[in-house]
Amino acid sequence: MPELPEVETIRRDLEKTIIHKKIVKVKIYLPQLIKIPEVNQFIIRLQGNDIEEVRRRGKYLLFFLNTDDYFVIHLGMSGQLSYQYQSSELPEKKGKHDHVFLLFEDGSQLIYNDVRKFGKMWLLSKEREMPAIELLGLDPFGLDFSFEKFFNILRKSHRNIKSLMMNQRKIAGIGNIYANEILFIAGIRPLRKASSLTKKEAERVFLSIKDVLSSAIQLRGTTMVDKSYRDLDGNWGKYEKELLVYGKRKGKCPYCGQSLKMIRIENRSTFYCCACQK
DNA sequence: AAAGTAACCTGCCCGC
DNA sequence: TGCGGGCAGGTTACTT
Repeated sequence: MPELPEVETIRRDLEKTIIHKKIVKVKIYLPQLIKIPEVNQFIIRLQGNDIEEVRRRGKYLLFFLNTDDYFVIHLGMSGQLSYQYQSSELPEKKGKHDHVFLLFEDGSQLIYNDVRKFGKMWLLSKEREMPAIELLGLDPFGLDFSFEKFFNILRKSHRNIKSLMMNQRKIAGIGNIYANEILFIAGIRPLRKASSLTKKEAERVFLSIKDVLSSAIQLRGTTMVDKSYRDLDGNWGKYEKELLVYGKRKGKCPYCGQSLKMIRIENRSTFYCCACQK
């Protein structure tokens, strides 16, 4: 589910709520979620420590502790974090898909909920970068995300532009919804070979990436009708109203009125207008 | 070696 | 009303 704008929205909210709070208790009901280290070690190294900083890399959230450790969450397709301000001592009111509870000193708690269980968590020493994160490509909001670098990535690629944009090793954070929207606004067909884009076309894609992602962050992400994405307070993102093509089966192009095409690229639904996208 | 497919999961929607 | 198939915002491992 969550792509860069949703993860960034959650990160910003976490920054306002859990920073400098001491974790007094950790409860894990789904051990398979924890990839590194063993569940018991994971709990022991979290309990009694403060979260000092929350960062984002691509779709990963990184929580830096006051110790030598940091922990990492990837929300997968359906992972959600929610923050409960007032709560009882023990997090015993467990919903069906609540898998992890972090109880803070002030009685508030952070709950990880995940219907499909594709999410993952790690706890690592700060000296060690997580392999999956090390392999990530440029972050669209990183200082090093320049047009020159972007254009070079396109030129070296042998793949279509949509697959390239969704390849986390090239550009980190773009998923299926935003890839569709970005290409529509840039006027580029998703199946165009990335290396075939002219400099002007690449510039349009580059600018659309920044535009679409920052507008989506502004509106706190996209919650589709299935309502699976929520922010820390349980509220929906409001970018769905802005979507121009994604999810619009039998829809019309908002620019020219022609029927939108729906194809599959790497088994993901892909929407575009064959008149407006070249 | 790139590209396709299956796997990991649950829930919802649709057609029969 | 029920059942089967397809689909969902992601990633990885395995197969062609």
